Amino acid sequence: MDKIFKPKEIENKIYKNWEDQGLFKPVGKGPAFSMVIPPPNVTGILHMGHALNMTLQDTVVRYKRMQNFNTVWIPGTDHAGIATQNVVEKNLQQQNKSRFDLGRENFIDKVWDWKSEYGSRITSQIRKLGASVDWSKERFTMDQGCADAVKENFISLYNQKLIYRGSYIINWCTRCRTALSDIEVNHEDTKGSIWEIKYPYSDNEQESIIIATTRPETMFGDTAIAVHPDDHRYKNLDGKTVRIPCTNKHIPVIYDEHVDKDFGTGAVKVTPAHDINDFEIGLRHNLEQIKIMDEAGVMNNNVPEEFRKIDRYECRQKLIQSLQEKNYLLNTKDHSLAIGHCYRCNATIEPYLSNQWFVAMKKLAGPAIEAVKSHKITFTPKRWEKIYFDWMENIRDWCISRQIWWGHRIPVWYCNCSDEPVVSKESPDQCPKCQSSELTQDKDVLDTWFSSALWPFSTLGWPEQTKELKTYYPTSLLITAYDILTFWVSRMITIGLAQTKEIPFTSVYIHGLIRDSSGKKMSKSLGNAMDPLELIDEFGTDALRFSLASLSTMGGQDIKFSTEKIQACRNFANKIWNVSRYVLMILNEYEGKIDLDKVIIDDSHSHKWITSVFYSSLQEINKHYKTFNYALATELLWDFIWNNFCDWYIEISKIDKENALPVLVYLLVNIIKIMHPVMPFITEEIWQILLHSEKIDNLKSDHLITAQWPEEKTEAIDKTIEEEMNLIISIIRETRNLRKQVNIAPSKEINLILVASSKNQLSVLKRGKEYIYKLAKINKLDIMDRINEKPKQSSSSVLQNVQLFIPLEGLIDIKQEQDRLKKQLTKLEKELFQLNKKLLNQDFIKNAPDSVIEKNKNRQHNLNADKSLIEQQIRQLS
RNA sequence: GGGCGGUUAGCUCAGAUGGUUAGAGUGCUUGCUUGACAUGCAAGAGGUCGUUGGUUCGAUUCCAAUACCGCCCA
Repeated sequence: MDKIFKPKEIENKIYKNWEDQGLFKPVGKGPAFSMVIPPPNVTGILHMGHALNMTLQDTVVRYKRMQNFNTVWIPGTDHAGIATQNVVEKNLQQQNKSRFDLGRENFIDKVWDWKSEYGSRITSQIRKLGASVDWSKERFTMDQGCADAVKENFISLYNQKLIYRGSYIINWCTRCRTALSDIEVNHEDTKGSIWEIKYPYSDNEQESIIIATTRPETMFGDTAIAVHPDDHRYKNLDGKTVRIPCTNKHIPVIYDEHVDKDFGTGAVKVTPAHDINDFEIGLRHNLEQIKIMDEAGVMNNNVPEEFRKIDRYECRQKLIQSLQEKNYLLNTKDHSLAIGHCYRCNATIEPYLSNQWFVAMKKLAGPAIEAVKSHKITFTPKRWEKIYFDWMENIRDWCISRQIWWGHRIPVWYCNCSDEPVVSKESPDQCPKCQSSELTQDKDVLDTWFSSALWPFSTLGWPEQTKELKTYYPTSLLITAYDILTFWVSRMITIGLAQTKEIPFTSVYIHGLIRDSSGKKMSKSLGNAMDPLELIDEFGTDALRFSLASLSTMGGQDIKFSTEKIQACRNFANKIWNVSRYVLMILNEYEGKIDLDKVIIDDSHSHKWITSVFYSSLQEINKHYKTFNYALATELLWDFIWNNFCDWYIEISKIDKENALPVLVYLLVNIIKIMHPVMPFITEEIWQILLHSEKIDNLKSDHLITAQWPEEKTEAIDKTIEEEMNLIISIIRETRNLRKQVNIAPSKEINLILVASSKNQLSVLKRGKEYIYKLAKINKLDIMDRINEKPKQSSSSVLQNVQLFIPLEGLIDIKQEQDRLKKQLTKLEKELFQLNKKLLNQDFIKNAPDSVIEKNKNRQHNLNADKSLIEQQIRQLS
């Protein structure tokens, strides 16, 4: 074994072996445990978010697999409609071509080419993370099975009248040229203006009504001016009309209660085809809907000639100038407003009137809310339930049609004979009404999330009632980041319940996002993105995984990541490597064999102690895994392995290696077992080395990945022994501290006198004698329960009522010793003062639980004893 | 405007159904080739737990208000 652990040399080999041996397939005989991965974009690349998400999932999956669950974790990728189409379009652009030059079919072929070229990139990157997904079950949201599921879902919802087509205001991205659902729009507060514009009365051009607007360029689509019925400024305008400035068009003034009296002048223009609120006013008042721009945001023929064929923002500038020149513009005020941007390309969104397909979410939301309310589905952390309820209770219909080409084409055909669409899984030969064969399919494709919503069951074969579906559905757990709670989680629950009549998963764990070390979101444009593959290359996958897991705290906060963190974890991996190397070295010198089934933890204090700490830790680790508390689980692993096993037990074991060896091996085996879920590679590598050592019997599994998780052993936990050992450790520490204070070289052996305060303490110290000799570098150690003649010149201290003396004739600086002891005394007195006060308080004695009172009394007693011993020592010095 | 989260050691963060000597990693100081590990070992310094009130025998922990930071929704 190398002195330094070199992850690069083993990771690929080990992963390939696991995969080749079929070890990611369900092998456990116990109850089912199933998960699906949140499918990444098929042509995307791995980022830190994936690394975190996959680490957390894989840790659970490996943990469950080692506990003999019938474990399956299904991988796959998402076709990511708009994103993928954008990438391919950009690529075409470099050849000065657009998708329209190619035509629909050729373009889609190009995207498939792109997918086959880059589709395996992300999956090979997932392999680098060590994810133990069952690749034999890998799915893609556009493969045959998923496509069937999508059609089935669409048709079934359509037949239940839960999918409908209608002309509504939707969010339109003029760059992607498609509709977007509400959550695909990011709102950004932006500084804009309010323009106050005069609309002259038709019957009296000298007078006008002044409206306030943030979007003057839409005025050519105005079909009314609206005021609040209670607004005293605008009484008696019934039946009046006004003229739209710069045109000869006249529009009525209407009263509507939804007008905000306090906005601007209290009078607003109504543009039903270009604003969501105006659209609704328009419906209430039967107003005409006039579109004034095309799909690219360019002004169309419904505007005066001079404003045609220019972009809407250019039109705005031009119009304002014109209004000003013609004296229609009264005022311009600064105003900040939220402007929508496309979540994919960040272009400004237009509210736009168009024919789209919708899912009637309100009708579906009920059971989805109920499933979480009744805790059939649990969210961790719980606070996300609130966000979920808020979203679901105010749900709006989901616009699912997208005017792009890459995706699941809507399974709907139209015939000239009627407006009624023909909805069908297969392409129909003829119109069921007029038998015409002239049918045209709907041009649009479905929102990508429409297929992702089916992921937990489409991957298991739905709508077929497969064996997999029966065994693994509902899935056990979903792990995802909070940013797709509404996009994905809520829709899986809604559609899952609608289609399978069952919840898609019983538990959802929601984690945070990875940010850079200063808390900024990682992004390519900011240049602060970290590449997980580079980190793996430099530090190893195990270190990356451990660092991400240890940063995943209960609250699911966002994680500030930095290389210092992963470096510490790399060091930890190296520590595990080296302690294994050490144990193996001792093992190789050993003549016999270690049978793991026959390791007996003998009465030796250290053996009992370290075993007890191991099983205490195991208990806690199990508890934390159950509650998804990765940070605490990894902290315990670190603490046990490094601070207890390596720093203390290994050092103690050097006193009597022969006797300690079985315990060393036994614990090493268990350590790499409990480390495996978080650090799968290094632990499997060590397992393989142990397996081939031929000095160990009964490892029982050819691979650690499928080895058995250690059973909890409460009978091995002995809190008394743990306390006794802690006393000895404290004595050793204090001795080292004293040595350092008086500048004794670490290599120099010293004499030490320990005076116990009780018979019991005496025997504890005597049992730990060898450890103190060895670890505190003692030449002569005297342990007694009373001392008649104290060494005249010595460095001394008191610890848990034990007195320590290091005789150092001629080497003591009396003043310095006194100062140190006095400082210790002051600290004691301070604490004692508080304690005394507390124990004299009758209310405390009356109200506090007995255990607390007793604890405080004990402490008081011990501190008093320490105090008088220190006072004695100070007196002896003078 | 509505909602959520955060504020604890220089930095990054844990933590407790209210009673602990408030922890870890990292950084810092000092000293070390100790039969694995300098990606290491040993010792140490470092905190009035954002502010103000309230509840309580007791609050860093619960409640309220407030300030600042971040996110989501409209």
